[in-house]
Amino acid sequence: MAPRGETRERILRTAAELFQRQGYHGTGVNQVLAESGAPKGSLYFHFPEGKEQLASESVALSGRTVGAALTEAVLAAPDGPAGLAAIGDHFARSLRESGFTKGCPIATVALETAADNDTIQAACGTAYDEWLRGLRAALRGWGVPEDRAGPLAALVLSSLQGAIMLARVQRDVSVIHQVTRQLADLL
Amino acid sequence: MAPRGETRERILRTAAELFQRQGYHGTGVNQVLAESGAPKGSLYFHFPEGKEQLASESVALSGRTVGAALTEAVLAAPDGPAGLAAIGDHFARSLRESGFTKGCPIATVALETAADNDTIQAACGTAYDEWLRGLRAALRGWGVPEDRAGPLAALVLSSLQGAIMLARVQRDVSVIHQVTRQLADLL
DNA sequence: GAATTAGTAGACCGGTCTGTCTAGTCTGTG
DNA sequence: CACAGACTAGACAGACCGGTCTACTAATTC
Repeated sequence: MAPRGETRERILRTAAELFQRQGYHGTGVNQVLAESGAPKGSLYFHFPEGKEQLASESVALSGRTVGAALTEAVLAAPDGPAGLAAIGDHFARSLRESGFTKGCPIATVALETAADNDTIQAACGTAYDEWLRGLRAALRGWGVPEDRAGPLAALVLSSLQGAIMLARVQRDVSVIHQVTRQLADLL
Repeated sequence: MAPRGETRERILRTAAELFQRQGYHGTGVNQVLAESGAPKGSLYFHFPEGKEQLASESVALSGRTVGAALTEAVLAAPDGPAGLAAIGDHFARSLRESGFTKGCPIATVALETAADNDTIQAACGTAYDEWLRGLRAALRGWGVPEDRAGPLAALVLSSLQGAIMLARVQRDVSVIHQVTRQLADLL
């Protein structure tokens, strides 16, 4: 038997990746189980509320993971333009390396469930709020005035999200760099 | 019996709306049939390739519909900032009036099918390309230099797409206006 | 070492999925 | 009127869906 708590994590990580690639309705719990190697009983033991809980926690996990990676990239950057470029590079690399199957880990699920599932939607909202807070802090650190940091963070997050989606559809990351370069000019 | 050709259109329009709200995998053909009042035989007569064809044509239809609405809004605007505001208003109104269930009619399907369905993905790519062309033309009309119009159109489309998604998740359209206002400042 | 708890294992269930098939009905044409 | 093609109509099929259930095994506690 696998060590305590390991199965839960394996299920969750597998689910997060599948939801990122295929979305909520495109991913079946049976597929999550097959790829993680866990039996069905374990899933409903660790996630008694089923697929909905699995998706909510996957979104939260992805949000934290990406948030941490972005924070790291931002802290390592000497100035704003470099920081924006680093963020863009992060997503561009993820897209390229996955054959354009791994874009934003939250967007697909967020759009699919926005109309009919408050629980998952709330998890998506929380994740985006955290990213926004991180971005605001980074912008202030780069010398953006207090009252401009909020709207600018929203613009940066919006355009990045849109660019990641367009890049995925066009199978070409150049739109991401195009966008981050223009955002850098704004700083 | 319904007049010739009417059933096909009714199915298509119903499908387009359901795909917009619920995405590809979240929408069943049975639901499309129930809401359009058509029998199953008619669907597979008019769309012999089934759900995939239905989605491709729905995306194309939505692309043309929204594209036309945007062109109209743009042509009616006296200058760039007003045009951007009009575009933002269009999506913001659609979101508000539908209780935040109708965002971009293409984005959800595009993200869901990007990884595993080339046909639908190509239809999404075509629709976005048309929007981009329209935006480029509008920007040039507003006095943006030739070499800046391309990247700027990409930035406008990206940030709009992202803003529509964020607005849907947060159930608040203000991010859309925040974004269009900052884009207007760029012109 | 017995009892208890935590977790694994997968057969099974009702329902829903997309898609097929046959039968029937309408409409335009000679 | 007869006929042909266009279209409607929905029963049906097989696969798969999320979720439940019982049986089991490993680890912990007394």
